[in-house]
Amino acid sequence: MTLRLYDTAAREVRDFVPLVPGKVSLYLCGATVQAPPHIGHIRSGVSFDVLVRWLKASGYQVTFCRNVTDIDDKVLRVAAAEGVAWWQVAQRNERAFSRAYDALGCLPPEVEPRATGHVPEMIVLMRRLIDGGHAYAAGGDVYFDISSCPSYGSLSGQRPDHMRPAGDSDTAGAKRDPRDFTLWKGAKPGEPAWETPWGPGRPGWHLECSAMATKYLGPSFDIHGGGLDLVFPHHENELAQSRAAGDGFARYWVHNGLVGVAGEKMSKSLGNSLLVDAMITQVRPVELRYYLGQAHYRSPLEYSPEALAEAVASYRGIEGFVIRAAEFLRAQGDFGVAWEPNADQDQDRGDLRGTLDPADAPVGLRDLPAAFVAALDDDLGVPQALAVVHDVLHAGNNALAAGDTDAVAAALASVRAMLGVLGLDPLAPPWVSRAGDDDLRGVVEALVTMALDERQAARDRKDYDAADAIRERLQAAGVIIDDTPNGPRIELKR
RNA sequence: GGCGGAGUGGCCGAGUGGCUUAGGCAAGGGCCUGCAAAGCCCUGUACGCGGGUUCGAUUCCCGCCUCCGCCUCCA
Repeated sequence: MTLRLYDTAAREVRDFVPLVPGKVSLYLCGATVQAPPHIGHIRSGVSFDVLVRWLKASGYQVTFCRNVTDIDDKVLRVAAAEGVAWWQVAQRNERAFSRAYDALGCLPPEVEPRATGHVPEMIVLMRRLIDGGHAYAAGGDVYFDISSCPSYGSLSGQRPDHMRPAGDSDTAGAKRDPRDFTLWKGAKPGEPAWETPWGPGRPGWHLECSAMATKYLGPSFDIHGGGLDLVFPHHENELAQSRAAGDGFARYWVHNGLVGVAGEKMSKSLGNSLLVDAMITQVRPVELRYYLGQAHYRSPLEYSPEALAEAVASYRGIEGFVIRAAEFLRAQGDFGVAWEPNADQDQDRGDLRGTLDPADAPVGLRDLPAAFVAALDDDLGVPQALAVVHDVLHAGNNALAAGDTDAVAAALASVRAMLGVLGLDPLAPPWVSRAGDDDLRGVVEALVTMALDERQAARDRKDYDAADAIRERLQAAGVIIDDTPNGPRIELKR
């Protein structure tokens, strides 16, 4: 069984064979920190987080590099409009992206390089390109000569003779061909600048990614990812410049589908963004992650409040089983179902660990249903994988009803292992709350317990009006009572 | 104008030349419950339009319509 991935360059699903057996190098175009992240950005983060988790569960050692483009035209424009330094804008938005990635449970990358920290590498790359006759300096800028690259357009399927001339009016005069793209932008008065042999300036968007990807992953690496909107020109240009410089560059190109709203692509320039910060005040972060992750990563996703609500309902069903099963097993006293994660868990695989395994081993393929493995191996078929989750969950609910401890334990372990791969296990970090995060918890628990006792007394004397009044008051306060054969259990509504 | 993607039951969302025609959400009926909730059981026969190929197409081919993305900053 091998992982197969859709490769944009090949336009088909291909067997994934890493450059170095057992290892995977992955570069993802991350944030351009000109604004805070919206759900389209974070869908990309979640999509590739699932890929990373799946690669790790499959036994690969993954080197994941996700860059930050911390300078570009828009950052400068925003800074000018606000009357603050460019780096204030960049840092503020970079922090917002970090918060969003963390909130949605995306594992941190091995390295997260910033463009402005890699100017020396870019100068070296430009030197190679100029020496090789693929680039030229003109008017303070440095351009890539697309006529020097016969394969230009192969990634996106664009043919240069069909392309509209680039409309960058302020540089059009200096270019030999209007379709040549900018490697380096000469500084204009008042703009931040770094020194180069061709004069002071700042990085072009495409150059920085090539420089950083090859610095951390090598001249040839396995997977380059990003949103579908980056295929042209950004990835096309990266590929052209790196190949022209003699690097093998990415061997697989993986692109996630975009999130649309009301029939339009969510775009920074349109200003119709659904910001992550705002979204997670309406639904829990894990629910937002489920919504963004439940569709296939290459499908277009049309945002609507109704679709989000459906995803929330669906996830709550899954979560409900996990919690009830864990409570059941804990009451049986047979298994040490972990409610609180180990604080010092290994970061890479901490949330993939099955808690029912005494050895606390990381989840591997052998712990997962074959159908689940097959689904994810087939170009990350998360929708089919979720169908498997529901199958096992269904069996688990039946086991729960029958009081079959072994079957409940098996189903719970299986469901949690699968959810872990998807970053959705409710009992794993970051979704489970850390111990001691709420000093009031003990007080609240005592009060709720008293209320429950009072309700039970009312029920015992068949005073259902009084019992229901207590239930309603608790419910209004967000405490949901669920009468089970083993007595009432409570659940906190968010 | 060029390149690429998509149109599936009330909704979200897989998939396939016929055979057991995912899964979820919502809905209706039932079981359970003091009543609920949750869970369980049952029900619903869909593939944009028009041709063609075929014994048979939602699935293949041709044409058309609609929508989306890229060709300019964009995950």
